[in-house]
Amino acid sequence: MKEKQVRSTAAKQHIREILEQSGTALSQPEIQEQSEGVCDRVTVYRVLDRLLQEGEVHKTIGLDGMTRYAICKACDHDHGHQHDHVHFSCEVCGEVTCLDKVIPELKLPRGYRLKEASYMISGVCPTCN
Amino acid sequence: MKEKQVRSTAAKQHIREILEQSGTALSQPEIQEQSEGVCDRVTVYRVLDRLLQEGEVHKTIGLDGMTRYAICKACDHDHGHQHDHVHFSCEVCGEVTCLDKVIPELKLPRGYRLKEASYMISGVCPTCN
DNA sequence: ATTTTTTCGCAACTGTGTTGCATTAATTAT
DNA sequence: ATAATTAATGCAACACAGTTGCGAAAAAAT
Repeated sequence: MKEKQVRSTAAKQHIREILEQSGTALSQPEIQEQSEGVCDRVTVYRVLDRLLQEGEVHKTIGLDGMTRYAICKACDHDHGHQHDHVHFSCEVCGEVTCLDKVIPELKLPRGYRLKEASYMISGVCPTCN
Repeated sequence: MKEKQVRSTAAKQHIREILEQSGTALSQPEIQEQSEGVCDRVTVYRVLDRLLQEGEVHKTIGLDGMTRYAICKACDHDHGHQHDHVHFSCEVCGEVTCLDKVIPELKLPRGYRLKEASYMISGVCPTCN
């Protein structure tokens, strides 16, 4: 059982940089647009998959059904990830932001066993407000 | 300005019945599967759109990015809809259920103006537990 | 420098959701 | 009841996100 080594490639570095600079969660098309032909569409998807596996990034599904990826900031890499934070989708600018600090409280009815939660809030962000 | 009248068709009745009997949120493919060729794929989408417009149904995006529709139960049709309830997606059976009663509390950071919320929880439902 | 292993690009494909348009079915008016 | 009107349907075609196979290219290991 040999572990797959983590390889650093041009595309990967570039995509991580885009995500870091943006600060918001980005979809493949959004990344593609910002990286003007650095690599193929498929490569973007594969790099994002790898970054996800390596725990550098987390994934969220927007209200538009679009998959977006964002750099993990508030994640504890040693003790499992904290991906149950809130994502905010701005109606005006369309940006999806991670609200790391916000942790919603909720009580599930008896019988339901929670495993993962995804909170998607839409509204107007501070910049557009 | 004449209003578009609400028309009752075979496809519409059939699809509403499927949703009522299921009790869970269903996607177009799931509805299609249960209705064995009652109508075209496109018609299902259009009927669901109409039911949504008429406020009989609400829409939710799953963690799989799939759009699902469910009959509105806890909605107050006179004073606007309450669609901000929690949806629970079971890892085992794949069913998406509306938890009408569960209302999560959360405090947004200053500057953010909430308009709509979508809470998607995944885990194991009572039946599969 | 050579081998090994991973990543990349391309083409092709799957599946969800949408649109235009001619036809059909449900209301409404006669 | 019948004709006129208006909305719903089916079909074909399309748009676009996401995936897969495979040979070529690029990293890392030897």
